[in-house]
Amino acid sequence: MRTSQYILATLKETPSDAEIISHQLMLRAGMIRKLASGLYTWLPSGLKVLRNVEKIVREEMDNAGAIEMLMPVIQPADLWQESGRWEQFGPELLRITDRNNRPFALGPTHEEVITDFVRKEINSYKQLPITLYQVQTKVRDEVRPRFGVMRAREFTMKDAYSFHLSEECLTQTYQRMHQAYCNIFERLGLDYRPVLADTGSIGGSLSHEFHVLAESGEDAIAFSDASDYAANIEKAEALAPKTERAAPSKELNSFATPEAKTIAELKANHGVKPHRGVKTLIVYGAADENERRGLVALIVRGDHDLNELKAQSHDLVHSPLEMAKEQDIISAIGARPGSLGPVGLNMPVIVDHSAAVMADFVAGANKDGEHYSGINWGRDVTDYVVADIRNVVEGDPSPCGNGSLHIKRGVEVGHIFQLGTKYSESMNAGVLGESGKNQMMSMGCYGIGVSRIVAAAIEQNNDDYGIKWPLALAPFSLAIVPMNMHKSHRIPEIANNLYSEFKKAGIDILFDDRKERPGVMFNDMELLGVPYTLVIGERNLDNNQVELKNRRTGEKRMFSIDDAVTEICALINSQ
RNA sequence: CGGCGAUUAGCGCAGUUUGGUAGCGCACUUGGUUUGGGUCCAAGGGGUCGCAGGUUCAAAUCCUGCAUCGCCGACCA
Repeated sequence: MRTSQYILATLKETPSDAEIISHQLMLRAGMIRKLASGLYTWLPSGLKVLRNVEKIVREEMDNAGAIEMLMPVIQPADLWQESGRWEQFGPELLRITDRNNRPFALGPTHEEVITDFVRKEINSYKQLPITLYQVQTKVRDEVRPRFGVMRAREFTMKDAYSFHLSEECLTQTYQRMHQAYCNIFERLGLDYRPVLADTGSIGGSLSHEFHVLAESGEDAIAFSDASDYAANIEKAEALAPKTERAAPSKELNSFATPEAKTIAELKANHGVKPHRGVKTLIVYGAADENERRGLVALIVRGDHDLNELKAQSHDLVHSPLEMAKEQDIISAIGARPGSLGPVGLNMPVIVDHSAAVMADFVAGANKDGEHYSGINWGRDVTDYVVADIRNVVEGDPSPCGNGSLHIKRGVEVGHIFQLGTKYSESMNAGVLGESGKNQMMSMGCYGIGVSRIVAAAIEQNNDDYGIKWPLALAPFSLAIVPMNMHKSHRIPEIANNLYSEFKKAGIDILFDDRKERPGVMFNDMELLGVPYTLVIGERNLDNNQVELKNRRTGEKRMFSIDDAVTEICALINSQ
């Protein structure tokens, strides 16, 4: 490709609404442009990278025995009503009606469509197991699109679905997909981790997420420094402390705290260290037989955070978790949030393990502007249950028993689930088994955020000058940058010759034939992240040489013009 | 959906407080100049100042409503 006949579309200035580095660089490098919130046009360079990701994903899916197909974006509502997700999915499901007023959804995922397809086409156990996949545009009307293509309303996803006669068979395919995903992220050159994940409302028994490690990641993941244990922080178990609770050594004592409504203010105004106090959070309890929801108190140590997923999975707590409204708290307790504590609470109390081993601790007195010190479980609070309801923190012991936990941020680029029979049962998808009886199929589903990978890869591969693409992802492998071509007779000839020879050799090459100053060209090629740049200038031509620059290492190497094509092709193809 | 902020040329922004009919840098076009890391000079094209209504002799500027975009939060198979 010649830049003069291309849309390079690089920007000197950073568009003001781009927050994270990958979004900024995708705009500046001319990869994407915003059409509306969460909707992006892919320019030629961006599309080439997207296609490179797709190619690797397809190859590894095919290797793992999956078969590619393609389903519609527009899906009839009745399928979603059948699975129960027409109501359940909420406003994220973008709904439309056709000219006959028939309701449809723009597909955020394809469990319904694939299950419908398979129940019609697959009739016998002999046709199982089977894994089908597609690479396709998904639509989710996100509450808050952000970070460019990282969380967009329309995005490219590879989604795969497997069908089985037994759970054992499902587990085998699940392992195979797990391995295929590892292969994909290895080949993409990404620093990634498979982590245990919550199955969420999609249900099922086992689930892993694949995270690309990056500071800008929206998820926190916890992993052991002494084993391969890794889990989304939502899922990571906080082990009960091994230490026994100390015996009470102080009396219960109230003190005035008119200005202290938060843990931080207690520390600043009264010298209470956060780990010597507890936080009391009031949420709604599980509905009783009359559909009434009472209040429940959740208690965690002052320096810990509540884990909402753990809390809402507790029998006493309403799911989904909802923090109590201030008015409800005041009418039940007689105090505002900020002065709450476990002593004398007239509601069920769930105490986190770490808070339950505290002695002589501080908490609100359930009276505005007053706290207690010297609180002790058993003596001052008798009726409570203990559970794991907090997020793990750096340094906690690993739930696997080996080592301690570290916490890093990650971008979720893949998610695999064992669905079991959730969809096959609601949509009646069975096959005839060996015995001649109808049998429900077990399902697995496996997603990769293809467009999100492009952004995640940039988060991991950039510097002050722009993107540093790994060769497998780069929009071009090699750029030819001639110095002042229009002033020379031999440079255009040599550059054009090299360009056509590299093209003939199958190298994806960008020839910068613009009448621009060298600095402009260097900057654009570095911004775009082309892994190798071949510089052709009078200076080196006098020695019959050209110079190759490596974008990632900065290394420069000279080649004689006669050997350049052969040697550089060998260099590129060896990677 | 709640809180905050923004909306002026393709991009980045000034002008709004104090109303007088729009400007800067980049990009773009033309000519010259320069040439191994975002040259310099000159000339030029491009904006119903987000939309609607109001106040006024006069509105980018003041008032009201709406829309869009972003940030934080809540939410997120």
